[in-house]
Amino acid sequence: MYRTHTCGELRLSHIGQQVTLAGWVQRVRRMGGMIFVDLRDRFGITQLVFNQETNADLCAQANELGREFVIQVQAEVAERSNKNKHIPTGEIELLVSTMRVLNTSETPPFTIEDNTDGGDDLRMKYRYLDLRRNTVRENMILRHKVAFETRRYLDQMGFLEVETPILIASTPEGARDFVVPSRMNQGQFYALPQSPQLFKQLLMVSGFDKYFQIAKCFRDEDLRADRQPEFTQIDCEMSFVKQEDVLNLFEGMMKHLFRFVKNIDMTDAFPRMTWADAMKYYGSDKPDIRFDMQFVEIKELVSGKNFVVFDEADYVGAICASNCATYTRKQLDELTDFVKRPQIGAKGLVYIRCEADGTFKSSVDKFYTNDDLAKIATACKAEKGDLILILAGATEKTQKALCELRLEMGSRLGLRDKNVFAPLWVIDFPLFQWDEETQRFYAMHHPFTCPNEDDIALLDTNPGKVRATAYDMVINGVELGGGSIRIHESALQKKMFELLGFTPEQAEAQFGFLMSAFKYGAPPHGGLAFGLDRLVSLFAGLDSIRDCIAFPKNNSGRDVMIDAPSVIDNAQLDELGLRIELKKS
RNA sequence: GACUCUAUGGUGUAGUGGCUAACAUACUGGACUGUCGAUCCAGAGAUCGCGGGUUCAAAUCCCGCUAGAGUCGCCA
Repeated sequence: MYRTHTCGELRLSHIGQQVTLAGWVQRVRRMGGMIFVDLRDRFGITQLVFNQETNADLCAQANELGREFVIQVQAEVAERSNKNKHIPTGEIELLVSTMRVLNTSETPPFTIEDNTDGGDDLRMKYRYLDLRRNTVRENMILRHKVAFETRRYLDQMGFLEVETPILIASTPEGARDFVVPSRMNQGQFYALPQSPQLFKQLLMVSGFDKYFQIAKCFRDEDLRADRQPEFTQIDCEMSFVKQEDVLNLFEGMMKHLFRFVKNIDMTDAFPRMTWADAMKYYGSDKPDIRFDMQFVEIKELVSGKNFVVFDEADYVGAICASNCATYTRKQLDELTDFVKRPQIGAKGLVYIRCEADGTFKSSVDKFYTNDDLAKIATACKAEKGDLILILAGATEKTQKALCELRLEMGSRLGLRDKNVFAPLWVIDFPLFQWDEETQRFYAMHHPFTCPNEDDIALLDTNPGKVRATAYDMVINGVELGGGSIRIHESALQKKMFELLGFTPEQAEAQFGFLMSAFKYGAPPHGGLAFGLDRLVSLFAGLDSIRDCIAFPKNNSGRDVMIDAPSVIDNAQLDELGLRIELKKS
């Protein structure tokens, strides 16, 4: 045994005991005749004391210690004369009798402290050192708690955790697959799963009734702060359920997690919003409802006044920012620049200031009378002192831009508090979305999503209007999870494939095993999946999911610590029957 | 595929055409017996990401490249 206690557990009650501790040297404070050493492990920090008068040799030995040395000490627990109220072990210290250096350390490239001096790049390269820091470790502990409480809740609810394979076959729909060459089947490739979707449906056919898995998923697409090439889903599926059953059970799971991980009681039912309303009022299928500022469509009100921009626009939408009438020209210009950035793509921004004296000042005074502006203000429920911001253009694009503007205003006004959590379900997603480029429908969720039974007739007449039994859970504008009730009848599934432009042969080749399985008594079933990384980063108040992943990849999908991906040698390529031909860039 | 931003001692920053490139921290040596972000003194440490150009003069301006961060496209 290297130790009898951890560095976080000794208290006044241990005084007089002989203990052995092991850990890392956090800091050495040399006082001349005395040396204080902070000894650190995952559990905390304990102060060691060396005194020249008591043991000069040992004190000389302690004088040689450097940052991050790994040492073991035998010592007596003593009460401190000067107590440190800032740390849990601050009332005691260890009078060291023997010390052994288990390992020395080079000076770390950045300081292992809460406020490290290291930049992001360097911390990623030395991630194993970064993980020694409290802040990073706490994120990992939080992640552990979320995973643990997820298992506890789902186990209580009768779910079985089942592992599904990582080496599977490529499918054409959805994201780009990561592929793995097969040595034993030359010229053929496995794909890594984008999710365990098909397997969890097969488990329902197998009668498992309630399945879950905390599963690694892989998508070969460009990355973002909230997107990694490999990520973790809490993947769930249930038999003999309708949408309502799924929503209730997983709303329960989220409340359980808030209760036991964040110590927050969410008693109210999560609001539900149709996809159509989410788009209409927030311009997004993942609205941040921590604050209001809903869209108001004012096309009718502003047309026919010779303002050509509004007259020619398909859509004119407004939001009302409370108490912002005092915005200066500079601030309004900033907002205009914000919406005109190529990523947002609005042509311009129209504002109406609702002045304190009841008059209006706008950038389109030339075209609108005070009465006209008053009508707009009424429609927007604007009061004296408010600022109305208006965007116009093609419907979808403008809604999207207005959504960004709304979020920007929410941030500026401090309405997006990380400690406030506003969950909701977005329901009634469309089953299909039309793709102009390829001139065909794509499944908005995936091809196994069951249409809303009220809309089945529309499948033949107007597929674009068919609603799906699909749902997303959204918290604070983050899509945390989503799912659907699945098709469990071969006939309907066949029809879906037809509508998606699959020939029967293609459908058979890609999903034949699922179609076959459905011939042997598939139960009605449905489920969903949550993004564990996003959930943890939301709980931790992080801006990037990287900070809650032990060993994440960078923007371009590289692991800068182990330097992956990397080239492989020719012998390996030969074995696989592969030859490299680099694309000329 | 596109856009924006960034790159200066080990580390984090300052330096917007003209000095010996500044500061903090970490590091090394010294002083110090109650520190706990110890303090004090001294020291070492940078061809300013790479390549080219403009200029009497470039860390600074221009072009290209590389790397990183964020975003759009993409992500059923």
